Amino acid sequence: MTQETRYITTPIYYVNDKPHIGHVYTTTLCDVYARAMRNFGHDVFFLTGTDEHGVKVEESAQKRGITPQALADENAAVFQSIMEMFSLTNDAFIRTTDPKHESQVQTLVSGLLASGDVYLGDFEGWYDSGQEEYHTENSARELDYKSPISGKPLVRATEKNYYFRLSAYQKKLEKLFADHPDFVRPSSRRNEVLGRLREGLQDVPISRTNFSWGIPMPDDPEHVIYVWIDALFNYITALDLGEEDKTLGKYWPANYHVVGKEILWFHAVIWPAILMALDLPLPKCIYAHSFWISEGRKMSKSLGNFIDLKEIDKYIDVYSMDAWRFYLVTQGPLGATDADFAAAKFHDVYNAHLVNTVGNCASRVTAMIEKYFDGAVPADNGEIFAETDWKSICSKAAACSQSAMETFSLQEAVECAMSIVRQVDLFINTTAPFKLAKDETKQEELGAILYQCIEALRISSILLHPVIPVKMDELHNALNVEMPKQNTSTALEWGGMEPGTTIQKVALFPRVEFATSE
RNA sequence: GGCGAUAUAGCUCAGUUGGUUAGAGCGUGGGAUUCAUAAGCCCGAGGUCACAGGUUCGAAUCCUGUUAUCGCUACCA
Repeated sequence: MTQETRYITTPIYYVNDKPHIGHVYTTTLCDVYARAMRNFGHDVFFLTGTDEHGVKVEESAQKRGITPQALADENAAVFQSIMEMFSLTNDAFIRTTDPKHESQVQTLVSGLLASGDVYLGDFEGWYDSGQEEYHTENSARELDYKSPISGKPLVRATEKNYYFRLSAYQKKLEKLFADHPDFVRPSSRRNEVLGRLREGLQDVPISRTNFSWGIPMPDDPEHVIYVWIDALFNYITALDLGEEDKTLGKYWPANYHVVGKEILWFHAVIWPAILMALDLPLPKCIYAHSFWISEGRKMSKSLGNFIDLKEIDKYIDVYSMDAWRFYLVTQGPLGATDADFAAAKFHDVYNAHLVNTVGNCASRVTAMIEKYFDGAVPADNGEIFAETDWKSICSKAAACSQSAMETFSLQEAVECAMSIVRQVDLFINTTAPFKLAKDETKQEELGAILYQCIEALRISSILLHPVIPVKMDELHNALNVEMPKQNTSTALEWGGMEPGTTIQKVALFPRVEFATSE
């Protein structure tokens, strides 16, 4: 049986931006998926990287008196360091200034020129000479045909641009959306795209002439390829689809392009059209998550309330890396609405789910085994107590968690795993092993109950591992078991815990004081 | 302005094709326990389902209007 592949991507991050919770969030979602898929035995490629061209980078570099490449190198390094900092397990990190990327983009665009999907045309718009930028008819009207910065009148101007023949793909895109209802998720985002699709598509310019920091158009270096087009290609140039040797091509098409809602249009409409033009398979799903807001307020430069790396560090210091990941994944804006990042909520979630549920359950079970069996895992006698058929419960939870992961329903996947832990708590209350411990004649029953508890806990820990890897490794250490390297399917089967194994009592998530001020 | 969506318990949200006392998690009040990180378990309180009409034997669920909030409206990532 050949191994199934899974390819997941984040957008590539613009080097002109400072990293913040949004970047970390998107990448963490992908990381959880990638880890889970590896656990389920798939051959995974998880891609992230940086978008380094464009007028903004050129300008910022100029201001600092350095070359755009130097600026890009510097900031790409910052983004790259995030991957290590947050234990993000990306398989590659692509940069749009990689010569390999640049040459492939030119090859691919040449192909589009040859097929007629890209052509040289006239661009006409309202030009703001002060800002050196164009406004569309609509936006110019809203601005009353005056520059928003200088107040000077906008002038009608034309310039030559290369266009992508997007309009030719209207029908094909409509069919794509009709045939694959899950192409864009969540569904409310899909509706937005459909709404705009109904308004009709126009060809889009894909080149610029007013700056030079970009990939030159093939045979026409006056024009640079517009950053967006350049950036979208990263998903396939990272797999060498524009090269002769396409070994990595086995990962294409992507299972998920995870993006923020602001860049959905490019991914849901322009990108598939380009791929159609290149005669390449389309990604399975564009998943557009929403935004984080901070303490109930939109994050903005003017408010200065971005959750930046410094702020994130504070949470990790106090609550641990896993607590951070858990909060992002379970409370984040995976759906259509924005989610609030609030200190008090973070604290509550940490207590309710990690301290009181996962941590406490692991603690009470390991404590009893230590106390009643000197830390040696007792044997199961196969008996079913309190009508709790653990073998069936765990296999159902594992199946539920796995299928939720496959469909990128991360919160549901976590809930499935957590349900095991909750049932262990309930089971302990119902069977009261601590009472049996006082009865010499009930030792076998006591042992069986505790075996079932620790074994259920072990299975849940494998399912939770993609989200809280550090703490689950810590638990595995205490349980003297190992996280399977590749495929967890065997490890998820009931009975993996060897009776007689020496284990230790654990306190995974320490209770912490809630600090109101920062 | 145009297109689209949402308004349900203190908070975050579920409520399938209209049908008996509207649900979950968190928070909150009470209780029985003690293995455990004052955690876990049980019980309870709490909603005129935005507002006003309409259709129907019957509407949170369908229709109309009002109000509020939000998203999209394509060349800044």
